[in-house]
Amino acid sequence: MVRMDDDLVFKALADPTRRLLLDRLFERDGRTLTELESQLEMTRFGVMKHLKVLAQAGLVVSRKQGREKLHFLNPVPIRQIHDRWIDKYREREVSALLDLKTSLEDTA
Amino acid sequence: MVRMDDDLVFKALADPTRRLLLDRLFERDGRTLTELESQLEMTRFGVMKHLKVLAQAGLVVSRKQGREKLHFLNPVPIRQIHDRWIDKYREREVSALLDLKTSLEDTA
DNA sequence: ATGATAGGTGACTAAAAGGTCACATGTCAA
DNA sequence: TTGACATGTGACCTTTTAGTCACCTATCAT
Repeated sequence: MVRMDDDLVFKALADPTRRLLLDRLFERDGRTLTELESQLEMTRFGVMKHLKVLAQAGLVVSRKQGREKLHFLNPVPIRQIHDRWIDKYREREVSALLDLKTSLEDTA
Repeated sequence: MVRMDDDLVFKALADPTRRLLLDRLFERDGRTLTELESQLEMTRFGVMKHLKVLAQAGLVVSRKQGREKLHFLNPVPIRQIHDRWIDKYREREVSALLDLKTSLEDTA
């Protein structure tokens, strides 16, 4: 299997601000730069740089609309990370283990 | 859901050498530092540092045996990354899309 | 015991990444 | 058309990280 830009994806995910941006887009897609900036303790320029990194990694796709630019989350690279180190045989047990852990935390 | 060390995990995955170490351990567990070092263009100290980062992230677990130390891959944090940005509803389509992509690449 | 082997620590240097700013372009609304 | 708004670029500084080395401890085999 070809893994063309895996380095860009992992580097992109390494920064907490960028992960937070992905979280915001996971909640709701199609946000603008200004909207994302308003929720971060950072200047517009910092957020813009982060969005660029995410876009080059393929984790975020953008579309221009008038003077605004809307940003969308692309989950495909995330799934590829998963498939790299979790084979289909072990997927069941790992997933089950995490479900159990989550339910324990919820009841606690 | 509590995500205690997610930053350590993502930072650990950001380096290509560390991902290569995970690949080697994914192929076969229980390797020693010396064995891992012999396959990398790097001094023992560099590899040791990388293993330490992976261990602190919980991606690698180690066990001492005599004067050797055996290293094992722990896939659980990987699965947690997956679950953060891929909900169970979208998992089917993303997974199917990637399976299709893989089969196309194989026949090409 | 002693030489060889496996692993560990702290200090150091060079490269990469995060963040800000001055400045600039394109778009909207009155 | 003109002022406000949304986004974009390049240079710059600071912090973090990757990698190496001198030096050290623990274990094995003879």
